[in-house]
Amino acid sequence: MTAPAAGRPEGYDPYAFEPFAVTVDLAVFTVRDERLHVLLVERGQEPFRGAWALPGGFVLPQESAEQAARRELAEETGLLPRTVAGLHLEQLRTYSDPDRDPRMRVVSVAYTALVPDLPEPRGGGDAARARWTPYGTDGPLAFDHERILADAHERIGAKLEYTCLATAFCPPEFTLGELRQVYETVWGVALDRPNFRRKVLTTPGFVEAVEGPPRRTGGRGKPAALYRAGAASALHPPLLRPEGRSS
Amino acid sequence: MTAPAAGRPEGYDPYAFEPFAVTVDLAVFTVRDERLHVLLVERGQEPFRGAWALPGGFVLPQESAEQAARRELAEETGLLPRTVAGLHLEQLRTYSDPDRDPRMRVVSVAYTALVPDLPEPRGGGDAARARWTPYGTDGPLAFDHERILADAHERIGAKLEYTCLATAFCPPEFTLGELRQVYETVWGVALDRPNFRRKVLTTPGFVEAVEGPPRRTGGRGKPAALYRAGAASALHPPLLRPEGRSS
DNA sequence: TGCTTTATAGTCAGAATGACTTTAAAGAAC
DNA sequence: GTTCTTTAAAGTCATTCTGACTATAAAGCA
Repeated sequence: MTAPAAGRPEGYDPYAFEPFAVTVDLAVFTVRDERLHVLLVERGQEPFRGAWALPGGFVLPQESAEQAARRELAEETGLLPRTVAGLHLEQLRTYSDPDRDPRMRVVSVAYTALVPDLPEPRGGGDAARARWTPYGTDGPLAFDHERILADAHERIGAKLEYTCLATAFCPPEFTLGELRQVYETVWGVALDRPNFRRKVLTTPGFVEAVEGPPRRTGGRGKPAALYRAGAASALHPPLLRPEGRSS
Repeated sequence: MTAPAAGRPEGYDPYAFEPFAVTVDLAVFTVRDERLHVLLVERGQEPFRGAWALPGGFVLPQESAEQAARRELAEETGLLPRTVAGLHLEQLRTYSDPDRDPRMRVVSVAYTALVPDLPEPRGGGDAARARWTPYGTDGPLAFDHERILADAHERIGAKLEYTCLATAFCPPEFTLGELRQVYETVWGVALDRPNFRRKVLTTPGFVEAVEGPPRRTGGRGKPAALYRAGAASALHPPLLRPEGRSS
């Protein structure tokens, strides 16, 4: 309105304005031991030294936010970049409150990643430690990461309804029981097994049966047939969670 | 990884890195003359001087991206800030390709706004001109705005399915025919009138009838009853568009 | 040899949807 | 003024989808 930056500045002098820092933050979810877990790192520096936070870091001058997110994810989890390249990574939203970082203006692009159960992370990079934490048991997180995490949880819960995203939580071959576990864990509800099975199998392209009917001895109970993720990405009609309302 | 900014930098010196500029871009939609229109501005400066672009501008040091988006929207449309405060504004996603602006590193947070049919904008601020353009007839836009606009269109199309968002396109009181027009215009399909009516009226909280049955003489045809937007924000079950697939 | 657990195959009623038909009430064409 | 066209609004009917259940099969465990 009145400040010089209200329009695109004449000369585009990169140093004419107080600079913004741009970071990425990652809400990485997995299903482990029938509970939803989030990847958290312990901060090694002030502010919030010793507090837990979402993994993340600065976007470098020559990379996009998504490239930065994948790089950080590889660093924090110790996964091979090749593996990280195949993971489901989705931009959540951007957090830009002027006071969200006490030191300077930091705008953060948040991403959500869904991964199958992975080995324990090796606190890489600048993070003191990294670990999988059951969702909900995380104490207060640094910065506005509590809010980001809540937004991410809401988003994946909603996306399970109308996309085939749930398979991203599963290993390459999985049983319908494992797939159902994903829904039950993220939504926090119990689903009727026969109905879930019917819905998944009658949705074209959601899953495809693995050929020579091998069976998995998960633990107790009758062995189950194995499936792979299908070619579809959307669910029509959607698989709505019980109780109606989203979020 | 190797660059100094891979982790949070020690001193947080705001000038230690090549600065990023942070902007907002707005995809503002309205339904006018049974067609979907987008608010575009003509660029008054290089690059892309004379080309059409989405309205937008820099985020000021003391405002959030959403505040910047509302400020820019008020400037470009000539609407009162009080009016703009009530409009539906939704963050779309952030575009951060390193080369999206030829001059410097610009990260842009895109927003989508849905407005009722508004008066012609008065090319305010730094934009040479501003106008409503039928969606699809916009020539090539500046920067990556073509892509942003396509993403925005896909997003609102999807949100019409499972939210009550369509009422944001309508004036405070509207007929079911006008509401159906919104769906048909955004989706580009014809909907069965009786079925649409049944769906809307049986969804609790989608719309509420205006009391003393006034009627609108839109043009030809039987006058229709008026409705207001209801209290609900989500649609359960959703109103799926014909043909299944999203986007 | 039973429990308990999980997979898998069905059944059945109610809800939701898609395709239509019909009547009513306006403006436009003649 | 009569007829045609357009839109609103009410209602029908068959199909599909879903939620709630029952039943059987195949494993591990006590």
